[in-house]
Amino acid sequence: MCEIRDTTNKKDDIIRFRIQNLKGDYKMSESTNFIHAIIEKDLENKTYGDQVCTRFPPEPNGYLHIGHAKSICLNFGTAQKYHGKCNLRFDDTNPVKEDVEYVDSIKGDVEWLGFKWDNLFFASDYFQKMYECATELVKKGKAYVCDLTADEIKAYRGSLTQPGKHSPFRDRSIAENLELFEKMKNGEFNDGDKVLRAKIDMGSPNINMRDPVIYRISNADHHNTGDQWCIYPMYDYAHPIEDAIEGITHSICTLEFEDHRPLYDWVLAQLEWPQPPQQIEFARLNITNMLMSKRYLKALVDNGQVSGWDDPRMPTLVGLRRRGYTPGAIRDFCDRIGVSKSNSTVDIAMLEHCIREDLQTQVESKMVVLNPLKVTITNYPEGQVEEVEVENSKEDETKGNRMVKFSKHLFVEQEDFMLAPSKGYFRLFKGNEVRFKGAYFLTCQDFVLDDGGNVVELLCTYDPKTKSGSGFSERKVKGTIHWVDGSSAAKIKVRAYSYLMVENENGETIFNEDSVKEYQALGEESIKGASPEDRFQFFRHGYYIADAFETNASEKVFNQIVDLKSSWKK
RNA sequence: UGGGGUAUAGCCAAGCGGUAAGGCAACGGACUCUGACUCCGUUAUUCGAAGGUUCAAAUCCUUCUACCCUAGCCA
Repeated sequence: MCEIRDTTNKKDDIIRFRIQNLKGDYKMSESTNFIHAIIEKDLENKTYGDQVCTRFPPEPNGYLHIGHAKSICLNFGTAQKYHGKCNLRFDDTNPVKEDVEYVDSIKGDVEWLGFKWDNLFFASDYFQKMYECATELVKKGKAYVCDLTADEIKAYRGSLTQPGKHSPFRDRSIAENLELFEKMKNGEFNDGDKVLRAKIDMGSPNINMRDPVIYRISNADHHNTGDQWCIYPMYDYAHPIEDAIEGITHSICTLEFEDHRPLYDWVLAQLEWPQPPQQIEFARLNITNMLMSKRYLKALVDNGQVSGWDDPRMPTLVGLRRRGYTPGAIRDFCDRIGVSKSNSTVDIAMLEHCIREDLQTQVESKMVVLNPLKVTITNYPEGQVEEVEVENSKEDETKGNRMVKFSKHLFVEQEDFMLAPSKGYFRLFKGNEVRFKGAYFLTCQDFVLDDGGNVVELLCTYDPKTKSGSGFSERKVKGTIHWVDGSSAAKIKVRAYSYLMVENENGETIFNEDSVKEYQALGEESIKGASPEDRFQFFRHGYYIADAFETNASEKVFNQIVDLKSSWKK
């Protein structure tokens, strides 16, 4: 029988990032769906006793993306909801595509999302059992060795509208099939010479039932079993057996496998498996401005259009992680989008809402000026520096306050000044008064232009009576803006992102050639203490994370996680 | 042209014969030392279409339409 190994999460699994689960322990949502309805009926009818067992079965041939997160949340979440079990199983039946690099990253991603598997299995653990089952099928006259080439099999299969034809090898004797299959296993043939096929119905309207190939020869090195095998089971044959061995009750997969379900059921029926698991299909995740195809993502990486699988713009879990998304936000997103059988495309605004909501109460805020514009306070003493008190979080008073340096020479955002203010603009313009966050009211008295007519400096006056916290209430200003002190400011690098994929005028989703904007920004002094993966709200801008790899003691690089919403339209 | 699926608001999505939940987005307004947050309000006389059954239909029946999946020795 199969050997079962490594049944617990290992502490020393490769974890490239410090795990920061801002939302704390996972709480299963109250939400329900059609799969839960099926399970509840099964529980009621005691179809599988009172057991619920699911699994997340990725093939270790690439990095996980947010579409996989939907499946992970569904499978693990469902098991939690019904006090059942959920396995992580690597569906590694095709050695030429798979690699340990991917099994390590997948384990890391599942853990990062906050789930713990009850068992960790490999489909390859069951190769011996699968071989025995195949032999049993042969003995029952339900499988045969076929010598047709791949092209011939294709031709014999018929088409969508034409039935298939019987293979000339279909009526080989059981004894001959047994002998041939064993020779296949023993490496007596070359790749492609022979296959084992299920004997079902070449006239079936369902093409999957037209004597599907269930074993092929592949003299390839397998990441788990090495050269132990040279025949490998096909998905349609292997998957039901994997599920059945593990005692899976509900085998949840995506819609494109609906047509394979009769074959899934057929395999277990021939093997007379008691209480066979049932396959249930749901619609895979699509999100606007995101492309989840593994092939396409790989092309982006290979072409150098992104920096790697963990580029902050990528929909991969490692990418989202580097971008600053929290596991809690992703889980919340998966809960909110629901589970159904209709193909749909979720608005990316939903995802953005989830990360804003998660970060809002968790993160401290800092003042950062992306495009600095010099401000001189003409009536403030040269050389004087005072410290003003600013709250770390408007949402959470327990986060306390910090002191921020204020002096005659400051910087504000270029966007916060207009030469000719448009209607409704209430930031800086000549003659207007605004509050500098945490400090004073300042009035813009004049501005300085360079030779090109660009505004290079603002000359302002401040009103000492208006200091924050003084209780001053004689007059109000509409605008409050952020600023940094000129002499103590930290030079930091900030990257803001727009969508990697955008829709063109024909409604096609295309690669956005210009999705990164880099700023040489100025941050308040305290940001010099930021560590890799620290998240902040940049006041009036959005949420940012110190890049995991590029931030160190001397250099600070921030990635924009998501901007703040704004109802200001110029 | 076979077979298998799916259609409820701009986007997700409940609903399972008793008179259209919720979220996101949008739009008003209140509040605001973040044009954020929060709060309050608005947004489907109608459920892909047309018939039928019923006192009553998004839900049942019939026909039709659109879209998705499917002819790997991939998963």
